[in-house]
Amino acid sequence: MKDFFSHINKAFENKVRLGVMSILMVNDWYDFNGFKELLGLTDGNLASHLAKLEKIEFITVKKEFVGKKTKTSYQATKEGKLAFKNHLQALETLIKGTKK
Amino acid sequence: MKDFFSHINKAFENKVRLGVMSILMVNDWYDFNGFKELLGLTDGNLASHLAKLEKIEFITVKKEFVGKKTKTSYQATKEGKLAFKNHLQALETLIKGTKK
DNA sequence: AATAAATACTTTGTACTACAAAGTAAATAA
DNA sequence: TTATTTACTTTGTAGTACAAAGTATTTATT
Repeated sequence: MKDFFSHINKAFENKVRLGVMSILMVNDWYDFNGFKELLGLTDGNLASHLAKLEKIEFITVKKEFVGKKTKTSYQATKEGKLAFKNHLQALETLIKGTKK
Repeated sequence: MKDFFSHINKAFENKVRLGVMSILMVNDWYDFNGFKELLGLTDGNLASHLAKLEKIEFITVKKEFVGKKTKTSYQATKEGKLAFKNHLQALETLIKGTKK
């Protein structure tokens, strides 16, 4: 693939990951159940997408007890935020700069 | 999937189709070889994505001779343009409207 | 003590997708 | 006649998305 796509990030081609990252751009921490409800996903599907974002270090995880219940929360990393911004920028460029 | 994603269009989750549609938003007609060069794709890959966009009626095809050579050109349909605009609008909303 | 419910997963299986590479057909050029 | 171009189609492989079911741990209910 070419220059044309150099900042279009494969990680953000999927709508679940796009949703997760969007949420984490404006919320410092967001928990598993929060994503699940807001995005309307099954546990497995959500978990697999979160795992992918974690693996490439675009998000980090925190586990804690709130009262007596477990809670797993996620935060975008610096690199994740940067990659997401670049992706959005690339989309804008793509849409605006292709007049022959 | 939820409301949250209602205008995120599966057709535009792929970067090739995103590129093709972006180009067709600002160029009335664009030909096969033009896409191939600009996007840096193999024939088969390009053809398959164009076929997908044609199947869902987001683009239309025109075949002609220019001099002695064949030329196949593509144009976005009204529905294609609308869907693409809605997709972009949805992305914007997604990115801006998720503060808890 | 036994059963049920919640949380945050993992595992499994299926259907679909992206892509390169090779093959095809029809026309033109050397 | 052989090579080249155009615009594909076919084939095969590796990867992806997703639901559903299963798991471990803890807490709540009977």
